[in-house]
Amino acid sequence: MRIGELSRKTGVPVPTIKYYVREGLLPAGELTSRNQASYDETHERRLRLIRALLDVGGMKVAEIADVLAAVDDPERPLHKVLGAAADRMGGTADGPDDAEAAAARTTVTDLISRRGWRTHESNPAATDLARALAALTRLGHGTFAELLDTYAEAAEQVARADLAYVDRRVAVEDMVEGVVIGTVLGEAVFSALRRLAHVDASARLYGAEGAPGAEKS
Amino acid sequence: MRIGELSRKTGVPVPTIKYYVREGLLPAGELTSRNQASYDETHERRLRLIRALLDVGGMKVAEIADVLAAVDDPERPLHKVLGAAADRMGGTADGPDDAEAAAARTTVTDLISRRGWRTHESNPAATDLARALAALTRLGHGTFAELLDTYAEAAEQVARADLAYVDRRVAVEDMVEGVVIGTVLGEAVFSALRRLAHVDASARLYGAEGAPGAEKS
DNA sequence: CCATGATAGATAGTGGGGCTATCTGATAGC
DNA sequence: GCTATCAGATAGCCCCACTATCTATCATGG
Repeated sequence: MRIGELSRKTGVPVPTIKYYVREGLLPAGELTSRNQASYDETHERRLRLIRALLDVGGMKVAEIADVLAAVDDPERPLHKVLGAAADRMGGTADGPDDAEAAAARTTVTDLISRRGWRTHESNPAATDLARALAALTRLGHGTFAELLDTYAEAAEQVARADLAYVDRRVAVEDMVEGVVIGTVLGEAVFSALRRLAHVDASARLYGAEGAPGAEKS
Repeated sequence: MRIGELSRKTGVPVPTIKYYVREGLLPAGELTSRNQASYDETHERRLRLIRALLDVGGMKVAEIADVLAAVDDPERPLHKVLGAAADRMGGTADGPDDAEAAAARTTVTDLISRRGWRTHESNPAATDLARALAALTRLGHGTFAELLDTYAEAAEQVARADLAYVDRRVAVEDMVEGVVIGTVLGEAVFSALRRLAHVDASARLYGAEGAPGAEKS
């Protein structure tokens, strides 16, 4: 198909498609002449993936380029893809390197060993976690750390389900992409579920229809 | 204290503090003369909250302004604050209104009634969830929906812990802010934990050889 | 009492990100 | 031939989170 049809099928404007090609998110169409190229279903699928990662996953174009480069790498070390997909969170800001930060790192190390997780504190996710905990402490919510084990248990539950899902995918080439989709879109799914569950829990705890608080006034 | 000291204590540049005041994130200092204003600990605390919401929570300045306006509202309907804090996810993009979108909305409605959640599908989170599920389906991962109940269970677990935490806060004025902090930073915490758990689950499933290198990069 | 430096407030500019518009040839397909 | 479309390249646009600059006004120490 030509670029116009690709655009119509996916709802992505032609100039935007060209932009994605320039940025390395989408392979160029196969040139059939100096000014004609043909695109196939792989382009269509890739384009949909890009939009999902952008719109639902909230990823940046440059991050998507990294992840897709990893996906397309024939060597495809699964953990590198996962890393590229996950590292997107890592705020570039390093924050202050104070007492709270040190305490938070210790908390993370303790958690990892307590749960017997086969990961290391050098994992970017561990850094992100420590940063979040440090921020919490600086805001006077250091006791939030008491919830860590509950959170960790829920995270394990979700991670087990994710991995089981990916594992049951037949084709390996689908698996790599499935990891990316599961990691990124799964986060959006869980985030929405958490917000829904908040409303429900709030309704149960405070009785009223999703409207607790305000009892004060 | 004067603005310079506030800046030094929080690490936020003076022009940035002025910018936050302009944008309504931070109340102006109390003028002691035409060109002097004094700031106190509430400003310091608010400034730290802003930076946490920005850097760790990934919120936009305008979103933070909405949330903080709700926090400062004496009427403080807690659910409105929560709404302001949660609605930040809702992509402005509405996406195609096709068969996948309709099916996804049905899936969400079913899930809500199946779990007996006291919320309504008009909740923005429900819309976000439907959008994520529709994107998954369009990517050929409609079966991901099989994980929904596992995800929902984990979300309930987390939500119960969150609410219990907030409820045990003594002062009500801290409670409202606590909800915001818990909702936004809690998401960052869970996200990091999920990524750590992914690495662990991956190591367990594929053996120490396949994935543990994931910590490297 | 004056010099120095910080400050309030206002306006303009900056750099990154994600497109979008326009232009130049060169085809495709009728 | 004639018109619509296309590849490729360049330039521009809008949003966002700051950041720089400028003026007038004080605070303070010598």
